[in-house]
Parts: sequence; C-alpha cells; structure tokens
Amino acid sequence: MKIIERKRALSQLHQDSKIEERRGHILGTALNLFTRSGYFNTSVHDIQRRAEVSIGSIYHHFKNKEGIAKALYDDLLVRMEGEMVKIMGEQKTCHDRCREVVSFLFAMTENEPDTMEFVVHARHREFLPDEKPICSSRPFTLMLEMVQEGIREGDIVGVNSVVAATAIFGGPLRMIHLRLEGMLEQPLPSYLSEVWQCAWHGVSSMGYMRPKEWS
Amino acid sequence: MKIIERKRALSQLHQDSKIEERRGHILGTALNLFTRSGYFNTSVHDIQRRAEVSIGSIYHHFKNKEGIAKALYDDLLVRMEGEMVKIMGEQKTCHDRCREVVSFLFAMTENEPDTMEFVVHARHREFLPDEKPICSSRPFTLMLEMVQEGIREGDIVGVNSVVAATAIFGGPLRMIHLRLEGMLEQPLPSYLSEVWQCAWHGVSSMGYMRPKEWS
DNA sequence: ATTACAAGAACGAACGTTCGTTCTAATAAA
DNA sequence: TTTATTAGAACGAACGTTCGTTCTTGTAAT
Repeated sequence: MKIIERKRALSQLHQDSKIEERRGHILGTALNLFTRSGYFNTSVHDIQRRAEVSIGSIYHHFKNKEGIAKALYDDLLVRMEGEMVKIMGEQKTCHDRCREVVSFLFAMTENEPDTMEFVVHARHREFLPDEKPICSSRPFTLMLEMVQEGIREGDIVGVNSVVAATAIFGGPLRMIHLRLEGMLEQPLPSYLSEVWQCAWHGVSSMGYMRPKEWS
Repeated sequence: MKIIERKRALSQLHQDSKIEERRGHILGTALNLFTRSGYFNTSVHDIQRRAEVSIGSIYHHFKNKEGIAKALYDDLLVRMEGEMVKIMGEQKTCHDRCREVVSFLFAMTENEPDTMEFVVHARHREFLPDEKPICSSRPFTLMLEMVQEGIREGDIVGVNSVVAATAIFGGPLRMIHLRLEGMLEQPLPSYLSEVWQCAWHGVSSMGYMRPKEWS
C-alpha cells in the first residue's frame, strides 16, 4: 500500500517535473524573445518555433499570449519579494538592507539579464493592462518600508520617504538600465562601492567625511 | 512684380502653416494615443478616427506608422537638446546647471506629461529599431558632459563620471516615473528642493552640513 | 472677369498579410 | 478504456498600407 502510494507519488512527481520542465521551457523561450524583441514584436508562432513545441502545447499550458507574460511577471514578483524578505531578515539596519538590495539587483542583472530586463524595462501596462504599476508591487513597497524605517530610526534625513527611496535606489536603477543597454563595459558589481556611496551619502543623516577620492 | 511675389510668398506661407497645423494635429493625437495605450496598442485607424482625418491624409504626411513615431521622437530630441544648450549657456557651475536641468524636467513633466512620458517611458527600440538608445542621444550626453566638467573642476567627488551622472539624475528621473504613473499627489516642482539636495549631496565634494530637517 | 488647367492635399474602400486563437486528430500515459 | 498532452491545419479579425479618386486652391489664358 505504502509502496504503491510512494510509487504513485514518485511517478506523479516525475510527471509534474516533466510538465513543469516543458512549461518552464516555454516560459524561458518567451522571456528571451520578449526581452530581445519586445512583447508585441514576438508572436506566439515565434515562441512555438524557437521552443520547438507545438501551438497546441503552448495553449494547453497557458490561457493565451498574455497568460505567458503574466506567468513570467508573477514568478518574478514572487522571487523578488522572497529576496527582499530574506534581506530584511538577514540585515538589521536600513543602510545594510538597502545596500544589500542594490547588491542583489546588480548581481541579478549580470546573472539573469533577460529577467532583469523584464523587471525594469518592459512596459507591463501595455500588455498586462490589469496589473498595477510595478512600483506599487510588494518588492518595491518593501524597499520603501526599509527606507521609512531608516527615517524613523534617524539613519536617514527627514525627507519625504518617497523622495528618500528614489534618491537611494534611483541611481542604482539607472545603472542597471545602462548596463542592460550595453553602455557599461564593466559588470555592475564592480561599480557597487561607488554607486552605493553616492546613493547613501545623498540621504544619510550622519556627519559627512568623504575622502577626496575613493579607490 | 514685387507685389506679386510677395503675394505668392504670403499665400505660400499661409498654405505651409495650414499644412503644418494638420501635420501637428496628427502628431499630437498620435502622441496622446501612444502614451495612453502604447505604440502597439494604437492602430493607424485609431489615430485617423481620433484626429478626424483620413487614412490617406496620414499617409500623405508621413511615410508610415513608424514615421509618425520617428517624427515625434526627433522633434523631442531637438527640443531637449535646445533646452540643455540654453541651460549650459545660462548657468555657469555644474551644480547650477544640473539643478536647472532637473527643474526643467520636472516642469515639463507637469506641463506636457504626454511628451515626457514619451521620453522616459516608451521603449523606443521596440518600434524605432534603428534608433540608438536614448541615453546616448545628444541631450543625455550633454547632461553627462555637465557632470564631467563638475568632476574636472572639483565640484563633484572623483568617481566614474557615469556613476556620478546616474547618482545625480537617477533619483529625479525616478520621481518623474512615479509622477507619470500617478503615484505622487503633489506636482513635481514642490519636491524639487528635497530631491535636489539628496541628489547633490550624494556627489558633492564640499563639506557636509545638512540640517536635521528641511522645510 | 471668366474659364481652363495644374498641383497636391484629402479621402476611404480594398488588399494582402499576420496575428492570436480554436479545433480536430493523433499519441502517450494511467 | 479513459484521460492528459501534443500536434499543426484552419480560421476570422485586425492590421498597416496602397491606390484610384475627389476636392481645394492657386495660376495662366482668354
């Protein structure tokens, strides 16, 4: 009995993983095409050709083209939120938390540029009309909360919290844009130190002692 | 003779302005639709209906749909570059120049949100495939040059100039994004002081004396 | 002053193509 | 056998664009 159940469970797992694999394969191909050519310049037939699956298979796993984008988007927000929560658990000060967020985003840009492009570049509203703007999604509100706590604790100067958040993350995000557009030779993490110092000094309430040059 | 020529010239001028008016009308309608629904969600027929002109008229004034977007884009870059050059002429220090740029961008966001949306939000690469990325267009390279001079003069700490430029303009640009997405209650200029102080303090090489609160 | 002509702006029906999606049949798994 | 999955031909709607025509306006000839 138990063995049979185990077998069924295993086989089910095997089945699930195979299904998940194909689903993931379609998603990966779609992400690649979406970021390479844009959502609207990518047809379902393009995805089908590149993924070497059939139209029917795609429409079996996803409701429609928008459903593919939605799946990508949801997956992404979940991953990002998980990372933000993890960072908030590991780091205790606003400074360390925000720095870690930037560090994570920089690393992700290098490791999964397609994914990152889909986060920061894509005009989700254009093809996911029912989605709220990404800046009011959980990962981004968590980043805002980090900053708000920093203001409460006195680490950050008492400005409007949205202003403080954009001051901290605006520069790093622009660096990500530039990197994704191929305008930066070096990988992002090599700029982290400089970028972060500029970002943090802009809002830090601590006394200011900056050396003339950073190495 | 002279009178006849004058008359012809006048009539020609009148004709030209009428033509220009219609062309501008089509462009304005297109800009509005493009920013409201996105380039790909806007059909030429939509533009035709909203502008209350004929399809033929549109194709008389513009080569094709892409030509409309290109005309908008070119016009925009010219205007922006003119404004940057003007600012560089009027302001003499890096600090004042960059601040004026941000001030101008904030004002423009309020006065012509459609135009601004088209600058900062649209994924031009997707529908203008031959265009270089906007960050390497003249207006943006001029902003970079302002910063580079600031580094040379010692006003800005000696970081990589791209890092400095993103540190200065990244925050303000994010504020513009937020405002265009309707996430800010107040008009942008009311945040200018705070935003600018954060941006400048991030890169300024001067001693640091920030009051606990800004009014 | 009237008429005839020319230039080009405006028009919109119609075209060919591409797209997202559906449908039916075939195959594999349970 | 039944169910889940894959396959790809077929479909209709919507798209960007073309093209023959009409309308408008300015010029020349009578």
